[in-house]
This record gives sequence, structure tokens and C-alpha cells, in this order.
Amino acid sequence: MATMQDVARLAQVSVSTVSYVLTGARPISQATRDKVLAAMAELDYQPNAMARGLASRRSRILGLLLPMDERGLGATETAFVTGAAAAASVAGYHLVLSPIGVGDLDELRRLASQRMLDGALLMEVQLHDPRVDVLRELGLPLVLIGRTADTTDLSYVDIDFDQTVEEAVGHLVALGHRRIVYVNHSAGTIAEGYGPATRTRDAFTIAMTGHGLEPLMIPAEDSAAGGRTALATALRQAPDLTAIIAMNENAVFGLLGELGGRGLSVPDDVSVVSMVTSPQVAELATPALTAMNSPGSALGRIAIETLLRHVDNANGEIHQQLLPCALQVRGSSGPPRTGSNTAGNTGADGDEPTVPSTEAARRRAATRRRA
Amino acid sequence: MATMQDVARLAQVSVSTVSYVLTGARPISQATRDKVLAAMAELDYQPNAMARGLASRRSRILGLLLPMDERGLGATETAFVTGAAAAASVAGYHLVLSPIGVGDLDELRRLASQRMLDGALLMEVQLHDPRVDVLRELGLPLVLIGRTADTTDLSYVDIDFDQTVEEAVGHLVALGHRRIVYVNHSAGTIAEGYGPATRTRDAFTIAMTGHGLEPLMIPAEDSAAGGRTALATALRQAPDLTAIIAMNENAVFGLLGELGGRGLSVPDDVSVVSMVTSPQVAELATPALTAMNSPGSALGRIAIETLLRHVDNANGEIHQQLLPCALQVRGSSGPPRTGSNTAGNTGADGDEPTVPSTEAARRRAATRRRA
DNA sequence: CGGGCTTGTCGAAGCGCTTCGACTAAGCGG
DNA sequence: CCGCTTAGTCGAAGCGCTTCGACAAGCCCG
Repeated sequence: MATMQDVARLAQVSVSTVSYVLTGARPISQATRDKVLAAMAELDYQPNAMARGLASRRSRILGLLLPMDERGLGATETAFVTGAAAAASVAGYHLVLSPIGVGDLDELRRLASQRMLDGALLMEVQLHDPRVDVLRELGLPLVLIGRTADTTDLSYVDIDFDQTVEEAVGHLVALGHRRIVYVNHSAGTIAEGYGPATRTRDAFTIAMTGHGLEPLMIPAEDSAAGGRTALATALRQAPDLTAIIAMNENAVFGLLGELGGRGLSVPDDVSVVSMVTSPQVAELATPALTAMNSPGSALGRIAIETLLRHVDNANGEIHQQLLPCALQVRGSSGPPRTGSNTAGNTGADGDEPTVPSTEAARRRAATRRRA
Repeated sequence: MATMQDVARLAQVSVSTVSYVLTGARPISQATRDKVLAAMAELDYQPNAMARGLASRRSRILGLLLPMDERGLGATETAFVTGAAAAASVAGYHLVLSPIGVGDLDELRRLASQRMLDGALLMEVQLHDPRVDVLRELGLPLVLIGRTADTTDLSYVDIDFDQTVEEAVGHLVALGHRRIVYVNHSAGTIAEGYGPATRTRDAFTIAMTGHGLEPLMIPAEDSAAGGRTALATALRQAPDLTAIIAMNENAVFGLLGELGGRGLSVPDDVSVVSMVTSPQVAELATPALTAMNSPGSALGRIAIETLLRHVDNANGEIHQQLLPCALQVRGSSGPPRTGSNTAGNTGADGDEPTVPSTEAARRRAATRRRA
């Protein structure tokens, strides 16, 4: 393993000159630079990261703190990670992922106070996230993916839930749907103030009342079973529903399964729009899900760029940015069977069938099969 | 940020003594140790990782190199990662994940030759994996998750595909199935020698012929669409099939969707067993999938322990270990509708209906719905 | 044409730790 | 009672790099 000494000797310059060639901290003449680079190439020199870090007080490592629960990383998170890693690599930084959850505060403190990280990205941020406090206290540059309740002096990038929900509702209303149910994360998750859950809930209420419609939200556990239960609840509370917006990537599969089990077809009887979903996951369902595509990769890139700005000039201004998800229409949404196909905003509802759509659909389904 | 100097001064000992307390490299009297520890606590001292690394030529960081394709990390991989991270933490090491694929060889070389890693775990190993060559060349301790074609002098942990396939086939045969189709990864993946795909293919052939049955393998792209196509192919090539074993976590959903679309019920018309699947994913399907649970967390722990053994004594013997997946029966497998319910090994087949089961099933399905 | 710049290079002093050799004080068998 | 080992501690020499101050040139401008 060649050291800088070796390079300097071979190039017949001083160590500091070699260092300046590497870092560009001082001007170096072209002739000298060439000599040094040639020597480096010949020796296959690689700077020692530890020595660099010690001397410069910069590790050139950024941490991505991602809690790994048993659900794994969805395609959305993965896109985010790769986007961030690519951006970091371009800037000459390494991005390391650390599976540190809200529970491992000590591990986090250790990692951060050992000065191995120049900065950190926090994923799955809670409204009151103790990790934020720990890192701020240690003075580590920080960018959130998501938002805490109080975002004063904090940089973050997040999904624009308001706009995303509005677009999802708008899509269904434009198709003619009047009775739209929102399937959220679990009641517990909402109660503990998980941002995406509470923000979409509020946005849904606003969007629906804006269209003169009545908002109905159903919480669902993050599992297939939760989705099935949620559908049952939804049909009980709104037998005339024609569309469902689902925030819950896990529940949506159970929901679809239960829909099929009850003989309700998608999208003929019920349209389904999945929120914050990656194309890969949307395609898993049959029919493929109309979904709001999450801007994972862009979020990752922006987050890293923001973080690096903080790292370079410690007093950098904070940066807060929201990105909406883009609607991508696939097979799971269409006009309601009984509804008018126009996007009237007149706000009337309930002027249609007395027979619950569940029943109607069941009969229709049987008829079709017989053919 | 307190340094070791500060601690030494406060405890009225030399720096080296403080260091010995920390590392245990030399004996220290209890009295001195207590003084030092008290000083550390008072100053909230945290050793500087860079300095440590530079002086000791040990970073105490292990890398987990995981290619992140657009599919994301399944629950299986996640369990592996958390298992590994926990084991590393116990040993006083950090585990950092680096989203480095087979493409980023330069990035890998950079990371490894900068001496930031004491060792590495490689996931998603290809049969001829250039990453292995790079890392061996650099002399970095290495443990594979999966296997290359030539495993001489290489430590690895992997899933015991032979036993897993055998168990899956055994389960179905015991239920009375005779005509079992294996849906693998894509033809391309198999052709390029992806270990899990080729190993399970071979194991399937052996297991089936062992039961006196004819093995039929269908490749499928890693997507829902691939699953649908595969089902169509399977029904064409084996209209009398009563069970499917699927290796392909993505395709299995499309397969189920298509099964439903054709009016074939699971498990009554077709039993489905999913290979190497986590409980969380298995539960997503309706009905929940009978699956071979992957031993993710245990694999992670064992891999780290093996790696650490290599790190501590460079000449450590290699360690190669296989772990089988455990069969977990859920709703997607049951006795075949027409088959005898015993696990006879007589090897006869095709002594049943002339009408394709597809047709029969469709009529049955319609009948049930009418009720 | 001399003082003040900028440009390019060097030497040396660390960064905060580990580790080696050396030293002292016990402990112990002969 | 002497030499030997062992436990316990210290000082100093690095680990491989960055960075600061110094300095030699060359340049411009009045």
C-alpha cells in the first residue's frame, strides 16, 4: 500500500505538494501536477481514508439512518437510497446506510460522536423524533426525509401530501366518483402522529369538502389482514362507495383480495388509487394499480445536495422542500358503474341506487361468469 | 469534544494507560481503571474513530455490499441485514451498508483500498462475481451470502436450496399432488448462472424424479406480468397441473392474479407454494401463501461471526454453511381436487380428466358464485 | 526600479490514537 | 538474599495525512 511519502519521493516533490494536488487547496503548476499524477498512477496510490479523516476532521462519509422494520425496504425507499448514493458519489462522498431505528439511540450517539459521519440523512422521521434531538445536540449536519412537528431550523425534503391527495381525489372525481373512501395507516400510527398519516388525512378532508363531498377515512393495520378488515368496515359505513384511495401499501393487497372475494370487480365496481407507490409495486396487483408515483430518486438527490451544502458551510441556510407524487393511471381506476361521467362540482350526493352496490355487484359478477 | 489527553490529565495517568483501559491490550490495576473510567464518564469522552483507525489500522467497520436494483429489499434481505447489524454491534463493530452493485467495481475498489473496511459481506453473489476478485486481490476479509461457482478458499453462508426444494415438493406430494410445475426466475437469469435459479432447478428435477414424477420448469420474468405469462405457459404445457412451486417472489403475485382471472381457485384448483419468502410477503397474498420461510436473520448473524473470525486472525479457516428454509403451511396449499389424498410413489400420471382443469374450474367457479 | 502582489513550493507541526520498549515494584523459588 | 518473572505504568515514536507559515520567484504599477 503506497503512501503519500512514496508518491512524493517518486515525483521528487514534498508531501505537502502531493496533498495539494489531491485536495486542490493551493495552486499547483501544471508541470508539477503531471509529475505527481504520474507517480500516483505508477504506484497505484490510494489515499488512506483514516489518515485523511484524522488530519482534516472530515470523513467524507454521510450516513443514511434508516430504521429497518420487518417490512423491508419498498421500491420507494430503494429509489430514494440509490438516488442519494449516486448524488453522494458524484460529490466524492460515500453514503453508508445504517439500520438505526428510533430505538437505538445509544448506537446512534456512538456513531455520531465518534466523528465518523460528516452529516446524516434521517428517514422515516417521526413527528417527535428523538434522533433529531441527539444529532442536533452533537452538532451534526442533518437533513430530514419527512418532517418533525416543529421544523424550525431544520432542513427537510418530503412528499407534498396535500397536493398528492388533491390530485388523487381530483382524478376520481373527474371520473365521476362521488363516494370515495380513504384507507389510511392504522389508528395507532395516526394517534402517535405519524406525519404521512395525519397529513394525508387532513388533506383528504380538505379535498373532499372542496368538491362538496363527504370525507370518510378508515384506518387499517399495515398488513393484508388489515386491508381486508378495512374493506369490510368501509362497505359497512359506506355501502355505496365506488372508489378507494389507499395510503397503505401493505393493506392495499388485502383490500384487493377481499374485493375479489366479495365478487366486486376493480375498477368496474370499485376504483382503487394507491398513494405513494412505486411502479414496481403497482404492477404487482391485478389489475395494475393506478397510483401516485413517489419521487424517490429525486428526493434522495435533493436531500444529499442540501446536506452537503450544510457540511461545507456550517452556517448554510436551511432548505425545506416538498415534492408531489405524480399520478399514473393504470388499470385499477375507471368511471363508476352508476355514476355520471362528468366532474360536476355541485355537491349533491345520494341521489342514486337504494340497493347497496355490494349486492348489485355480486349479481352482476355472477352474470358475467355465466356467459 | 474531549480527547484522550483530557481524560489522562483528569485521571492523573498517562495517555497510554487510558488507551490500555480502553483496549485491554495490557493489564491495568483495578484502582487505575476506575479512576480512568470515572474521568471518561465525567468528560463524556468518546474515542475518535479516525484516530483509532489510523493508529491501529483497524476501522472496526464492516461493509455489507448489497446491490440495490429497482425491486428494493424484500423482507428476507431486511431480516438478513438486521441480523447482521445486531451481531456486528454486539462485537463492537459497525455494519455499514453500501449500495454497490456488480457494476460499480471502481467504487468498490475505492472503498476497499482506502482501508475503511475491516471486512465485507457480499450479498446477491453471482456465480462469477467480479467483486469477489477485486476484494480478494485487495486482501480484504470476505464472506459471501450465496456462492460463486468456485468456492475454494472462500467462506460463505447460503440457503440450502436442495433441502428446501425437496421439502416443498415433499409437502405437495404428501398432499396428493402428482403434476407439479416449478416457476423459476427468468430464462436470462438462469442462463447467466444465477445460483438460486440453477440450484433450485436441479434440485427440483431430482426431487420430482425421486418421487417418480415428471419435472416441468417454467421460467418467468421477475414481474407480475412475467407471472401471468408463466401461468399461461404452464397451463398449456401441463393442463392437468394441480400445484405450482414458485421461486419468483414478484411473479407469484401475477400468477395468483391470473389464476383468479381464469376462475381457478387457490388452493382448490391449484396449490401454490412460494420459495424463500418471508412471512410478511406471504401474508400479502389472498389466500396467504404456503411458503418456505427464509432464515434471513440467522444467516446474517452467522455471516458476521464468520467474517469477524477472519478479521481477527487473518489465517482463519474458511467456513461454509447452508441453512434450509422452513416450510410454513398457509392457505395456498391443500389436497388436489381430483387426486387421491395419499402420497403414493407409484409414478403413474395422466389417468384422469380429459376435460382441461381450466374449463372444469371455470364452470365450478361460476356455480359457486351463483349460490 | 522598488514595494506589494500573486503563484508555487517546502518543511514542520499537528490530528488523536495505538503500541513498543523501558522502567519500577512486587512476588518467588532456590 | 539474589536473580527472574510478572503486573502495572510511562514516554515517545509513529499511523498517513492536512494545513499553516515561510519563502523564493515573477509580475504589475506608479
